[in-house]
Amino acid sequence: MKLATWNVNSLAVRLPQLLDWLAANPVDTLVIQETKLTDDKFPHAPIEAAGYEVKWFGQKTYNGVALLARTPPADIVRNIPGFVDEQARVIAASVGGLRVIGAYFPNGQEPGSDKFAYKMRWCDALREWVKDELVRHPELVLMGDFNVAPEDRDVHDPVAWAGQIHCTDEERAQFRGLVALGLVDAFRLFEQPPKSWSWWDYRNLAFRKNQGLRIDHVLVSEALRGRVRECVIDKAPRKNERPSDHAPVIVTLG
DNA sequence: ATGACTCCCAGTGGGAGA
Repeated sequence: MKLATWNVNSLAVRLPQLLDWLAANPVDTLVIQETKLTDDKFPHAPIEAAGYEVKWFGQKTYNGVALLARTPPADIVRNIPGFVDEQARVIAASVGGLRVIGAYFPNGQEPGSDKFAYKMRWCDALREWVKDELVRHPELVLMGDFNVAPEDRDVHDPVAWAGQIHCTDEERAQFRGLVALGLVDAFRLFEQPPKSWSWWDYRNLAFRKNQGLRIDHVLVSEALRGRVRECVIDKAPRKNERPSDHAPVIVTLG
């Protein structure tokens, strides 16, 4: 069984690439972020025609998430229960015996800003909710665009990025707080190529120079640790014409 | 170098992303 996450940076622009990618990578479940579409504009028909059931939760211009699954997703949750939020950032469902949570963490913009404070509140609320979800659903996968580079080895230039957004102590502590609930960074269960990133800036030829960050993650619950066979970042779509700035991350469970 | 690119909504510029 394969699950994946991909920040598509506008589904309106990236839909053809998404369909191509699914044809080449027929994963069982995919969560996407930054659809940037209101719900009435979500292109469910071509996704369904590709063999997926899809649940979506969007808004105008920013954010927006969706969950695609080959088997019917059940018990859908949109955003963090009990956390009042104008922004569409979370979609969760039970698929194939797993609880799957797709999340688009706030960017945070700059340490000390209002947006950074929102990121911290949002992460606190997510953690409290995931803690409860793990009680109800021990076999759980939390994946998405975390907007956090957990360690210096997840940053192409740790000196330049020190203390910058995605790399602050506070954000890394939030990541560790999620892990402390009983989650495992699936990517780090395996030996990986050095300089593995999931995002490259559009500017400055960053992809060609492989200057990026690993900020898209798949966390699996401890109950699933023994089933994880592989976790890879698929750089191929980043080589497309008009690519998303993020690459998909794929996890294989036995 | 407080940049660089891309997307969006707007409307011939500016915010946001990361």
